[in-house]
Amino acid sequence: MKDNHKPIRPLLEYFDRVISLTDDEKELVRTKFKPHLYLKRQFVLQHGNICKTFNFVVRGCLRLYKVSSDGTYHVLQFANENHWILDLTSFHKHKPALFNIDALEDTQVLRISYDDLIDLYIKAPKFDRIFRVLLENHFMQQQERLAQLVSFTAEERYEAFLNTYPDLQDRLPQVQIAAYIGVTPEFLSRIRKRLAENNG
Amino acid sequence: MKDNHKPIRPLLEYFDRVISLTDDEKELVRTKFKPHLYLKRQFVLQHGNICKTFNFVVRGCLRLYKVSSDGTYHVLQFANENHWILDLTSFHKHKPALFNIDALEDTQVLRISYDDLIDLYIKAPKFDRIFRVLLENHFMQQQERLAQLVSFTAEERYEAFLNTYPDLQDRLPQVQIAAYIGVTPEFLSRIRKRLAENNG
DNA sequence: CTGACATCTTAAACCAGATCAAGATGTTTT
DNA sequence: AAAACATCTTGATCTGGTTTAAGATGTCAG
Repeated sequence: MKDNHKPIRPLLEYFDRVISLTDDEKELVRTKFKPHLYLKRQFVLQHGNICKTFNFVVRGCLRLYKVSSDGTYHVLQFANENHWILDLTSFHKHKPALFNIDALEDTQVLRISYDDLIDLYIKAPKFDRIFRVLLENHFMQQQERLAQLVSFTAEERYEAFLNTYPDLQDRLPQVQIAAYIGVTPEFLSRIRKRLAENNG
Repeated sequence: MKDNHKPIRPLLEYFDRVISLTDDEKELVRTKFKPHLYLKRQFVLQHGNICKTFNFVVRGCLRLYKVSSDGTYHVLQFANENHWILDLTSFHKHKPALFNIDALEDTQVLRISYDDLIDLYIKAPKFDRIFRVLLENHFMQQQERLAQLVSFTAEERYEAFLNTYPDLQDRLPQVQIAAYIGVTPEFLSRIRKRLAENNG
């Protein structure tokens, strides 16, 4: 048997860190969030489909990315342990997603459907506040990334990536990191060489 | 007397479009949100200070921007009529702001302080939901912008600006638009020339 | 009316990062 | 263990956009 027994615990701890939950609220979380295992390279969401779940990563790593008209792709966000990932626009407006989400490693997630989330808000309004705080945090991270994208050089963006995702440096192939900082893998290779020379 | 009598109305209408408010809740909004007029070029927030208010633009236009180490600046967001603007990270974490906000025109805003907003959430939990929805919308817009920044050419980003802010094309000098799409004013001049030639 | 300053355009030289191409090393499949 | 494929590096050439500089036009305070 896989080690997906009690994958709910990290999520309860995550919520508890925002506002402590009652036993009833914990039980509600247990019934509403369903565990699911995605294998490496498997899609969580494919561009053009509706994003049906709000996903919490328990173990592994997912990426949210966009494929441009010229075939190049750009990673907007990684989500490893204890992070959330979804196409929020598609999820809330029930519109076809502009983005893809897939697994870079075998990944255990806890996911909640739109209807269950709305029901959760109704049954326990505390989750309105929890998800408000969650969205605030998500927004802040994204605003920082936006600021970095417009004002940093490629080298600075690589260093920012190392700060934001210290765990992922050794877990991801550099083509993924390049797609995140917005350069070609060839150029990232040069950046790394330059940094190694300056620090060695 | 200036026409800032009853500037509260657009805000009440904005909230009402999310969830309809009771008379008590409307009264609460009236007491918590304070009108304020910023003159053109006046700062709403200066980098290094704490962002103390959550701001709703009734009339006029503000911009949120970052000054880089090399002195160049980059506009992350404009806010004209019926839009929100603040440095969310500074506001929520009480940390020095990374961004500046200032007025591109004389601008009438309605603003609420951090303490008043927290009090509003306590007195009327409906605002937890309203601000959750508001943050969702803000987040979606920003995610779209992020996707455009990484995957569009300068020309495409200019066209996206025209779609996002149809009103602002004629209200803003092109140096502001250039700082938003992430090019020099000189290059924007060429883009416009190229577009005019292809459509004329 | 005039000087000072902002706004926009055009051109020439330049640069960060892309593209194309090739080879080296590692990993998976059969 | 070979074949097939992914990953990373390095070099040569090219390009989208910057920089610097200059001039044209507009606008506003005194």
